[in-house]
Amino acid sequence: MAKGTDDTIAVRISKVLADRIISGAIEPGARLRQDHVAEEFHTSHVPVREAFRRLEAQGLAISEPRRGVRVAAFDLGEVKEVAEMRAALEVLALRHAAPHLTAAILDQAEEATKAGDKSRDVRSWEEANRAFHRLILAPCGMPRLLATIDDLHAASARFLFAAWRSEWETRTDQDHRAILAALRQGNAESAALTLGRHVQWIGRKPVRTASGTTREAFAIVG
Amino acid sequence: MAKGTDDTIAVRISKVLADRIISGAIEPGARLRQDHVAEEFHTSHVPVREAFRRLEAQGLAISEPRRGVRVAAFDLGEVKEVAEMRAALEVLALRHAAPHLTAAILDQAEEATKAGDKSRDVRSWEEANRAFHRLILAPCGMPRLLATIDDLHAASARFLFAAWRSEWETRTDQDHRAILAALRQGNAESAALTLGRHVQWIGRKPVRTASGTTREAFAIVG
DNA sequence: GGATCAAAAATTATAGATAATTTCTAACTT
DNA sequence: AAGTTAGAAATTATCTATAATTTTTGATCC
Repeated sequence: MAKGTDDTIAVRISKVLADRIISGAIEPGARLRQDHVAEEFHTSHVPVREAFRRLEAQGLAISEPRRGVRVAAFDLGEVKEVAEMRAALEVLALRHAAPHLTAAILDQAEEATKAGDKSRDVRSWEEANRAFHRLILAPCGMPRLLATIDDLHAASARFLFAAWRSEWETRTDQDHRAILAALRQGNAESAALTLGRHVQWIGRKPVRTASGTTREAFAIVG
Repeated sequence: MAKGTDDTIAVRISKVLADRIISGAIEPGARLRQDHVAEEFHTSHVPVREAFRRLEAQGLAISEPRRGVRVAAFDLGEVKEVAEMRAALEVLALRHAAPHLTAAILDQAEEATKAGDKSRDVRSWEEANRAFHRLILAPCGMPRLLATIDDLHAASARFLFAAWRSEWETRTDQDHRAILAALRQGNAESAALTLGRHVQWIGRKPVRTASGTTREAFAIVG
């Protein structure tokens, strides 16, 4: 995970905080207090404020004027929303990327899929999954589109980690293989349709809460 | 244009600067110098920096560490990219909004279309156009999607103003009327398809440059 | 005992000042 | 004359301090 040592302090802080929010280390709704963060990173609060603005732009935090910043909460509605946005935009990206996909790239994507199958924890599975999507979409050559998709991926990962916190079962990703097969045959349209369905598939499973009751947890698992 | 008097200073600054960038008052590639902006708004540079981060998130400015912030440049490729993203996302939004559209909303949208036809300058046409799109999309109830579409609209407006700077001819918007007619008949799918085409239609016209030569200018005119 | 209000503490937002980096200018060398 | 390099000016990034706002706490009143 590149630390980006030449980045500005604000960027470094925002990356660390983003990672914590995504992984669930900081709970949804929790307040982010600028002086505390500043103290932890041994800086003043000015770069911290800029880091907050960055998180806000990614949709990971929300700030109310004069009332501080909190980690963005989320419900089933937002999970669905992000899934549908990803589906729409990733399909668009894949349609543009398809003509530029080489055999080498597809091989790398297959490696990523295998790595996902082998992974024993959510975190490494998510990493492999994101690598797969990035590999097949990057050649579209549309930077703004890719940046937006990246932010949506971060949101997806958040939901995933929140749902699958402790327990995790390996699952082999049939969709990824179907997408790669279609792309290898030059059938971009079929690949795009499968990708759209794939991203919109929302996993749900019962989760035991602290109070002993069970509730349903949701996550985008594509 | 709501000034948002209860906003934070940073937000106020970012709104004014965004307006200038969109309208073309500040040229693409121009540097934004924080001390100058701070002086103009009679504040220190801390809120200015936060305003810059906000503009960056909207894609209106780009900042290089230790090298300051510049107004984002754009080329035909980016115009196309924004158009395609808008098409994909607005179609998605309309599909969700359609079941919640009332006759009253559609009437308001028709008013906006008429206002666009009557407008004598680009600026008021753009305002009417954005009102139309917002009216028919807002009922989708997907805040993140709507926020992203808003940012893309700002980018579209930028291209529009850059191309049509001085000259402008009124054009009656047949697409808007077709979309409204389909929605009134309950034919959401047809409306969505028309909207998708509508947004992707990129206007182009020859523009005389300062040096006397002519070049092609491009803009999203939906 | 619960609600209300006021003072105190904590926190956010802005201002002014300092250090570090980059860009600009211009002289100097080849 | 063109390119290079050193110094100066401008600009960015950060820190410390101050003002304004909100949340919390505690005491008072009903």
